[in-house]
Amino acid sequence: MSRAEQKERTRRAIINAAFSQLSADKSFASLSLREVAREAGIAPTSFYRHFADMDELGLTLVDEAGLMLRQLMRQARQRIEKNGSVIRTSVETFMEFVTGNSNVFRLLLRERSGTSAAFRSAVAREIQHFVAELAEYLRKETTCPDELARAQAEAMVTLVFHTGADALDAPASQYAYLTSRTITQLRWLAHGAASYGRKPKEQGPL
Amino acid sequence: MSRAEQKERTRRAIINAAFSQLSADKSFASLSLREVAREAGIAPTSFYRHFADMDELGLTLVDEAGLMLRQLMRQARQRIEKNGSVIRTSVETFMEFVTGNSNVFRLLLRERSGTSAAFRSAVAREIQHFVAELAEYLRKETTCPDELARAQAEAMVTLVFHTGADALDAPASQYAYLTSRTITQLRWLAHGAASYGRKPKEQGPL
DNA sequence: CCGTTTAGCTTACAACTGTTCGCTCATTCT
DNA sequence: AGAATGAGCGAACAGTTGTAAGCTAAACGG
Repeated sequence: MSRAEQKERTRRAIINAAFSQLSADKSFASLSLREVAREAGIAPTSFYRHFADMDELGLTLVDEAGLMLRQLMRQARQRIEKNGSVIRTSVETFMEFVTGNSNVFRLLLRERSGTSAAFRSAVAREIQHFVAELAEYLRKETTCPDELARAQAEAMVTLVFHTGADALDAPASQYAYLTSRTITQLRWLAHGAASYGRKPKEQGPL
Repeated sequence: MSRAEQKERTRRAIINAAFSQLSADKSFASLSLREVAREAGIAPTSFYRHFADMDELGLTLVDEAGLMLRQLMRQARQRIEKNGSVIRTSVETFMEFVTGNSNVFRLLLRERSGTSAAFRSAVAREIQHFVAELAEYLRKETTCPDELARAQAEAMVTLVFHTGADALDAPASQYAYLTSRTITQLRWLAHGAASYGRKPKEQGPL
């Protein structure tokens, strides 16, 4: 086996070990270099042949997680073309991602407000992809001015993302409810932005 | 000094030490019993005279943070009565809380998706107070049916809460923008729910 | 084919961590 | 006054952590 090939192989072993140790009760911050190395089948010190420190590993994990998110978006687009309902399809696709890759989603969720500024901005960047893409769609499909399209997209992504977080702790029987509730909330946003967007002045008690 | 009084005093010293060590780069999980004890001015072993372990301390901190949140709600209500605009006043009050007690807010934000199920549900409970109170207000002020009022309140709290999270990493110059954007988003929700709530069927590409 | 490169190893160290045990001594209770 | 309680302490233990130094051996480049 080629040398570079073997190196890449144990690099992947490290990454996979790290992902597999993430769970509901174990965040990236609570991983230890030694434990990861153990599961990857290498000596602790060999870790340094691949990453300068745990932070570098963490940023790699965030990048990979972001990659999965983008694949998800592509998949959602395909389903939308067949299905028609943008909101319903998007929310359902996202919920499937959350429940099917809960550890990956947890990584993004936690590091978004974690203790490393580098991690936080890396996650924020990945989420911005979502927002930008959705905002562009809204600009095309509606008559929304640019700035409002972005604000609307931000709100939608925030709602979907954090309903996903709720789903992590909810029993599976709640998924359907959470999904349909989120769909309703996004429709409210879309509807409100469409009819209210051009007169954002205060009126009434709200 | 009375014995009970002295005990309460060092208990507070522990709690204060813990709060003061929380920061952008230090989460509760990364606090150490010994460091907290050091700052509180007691021996590490004396910690156990007040808390069974760090988790018990953590739950206490979450409770105190929840208390501050409720005081905040009370304060917001008073300001609303004078000011009139519910949404604007609520958002502004909350943003003041976030920027003025950022470590307290960070605790709630992080433990909401942290590694301890007990912490997660403790934080979730505190947030539910917000939601329940807002939902009741919506039921009174609007013609919304109960279930929709709750969904609307959940969406609003989620948006405000996580815009607060964004504010933590944003420069102070962005606060005004974040505040007004959130106000707009909440108005969209209110408006959309009011006019769209009674016919939640799919229509159009959204 | 021989010298260089390098992934991976073993050993070792210093710095923490949480927690147990037994003691002191001021406050409290009887 | 005398006994009991309990907050606080120091020493010690067993476990973990990250990381440095130096070696081996296999793949590589000339």
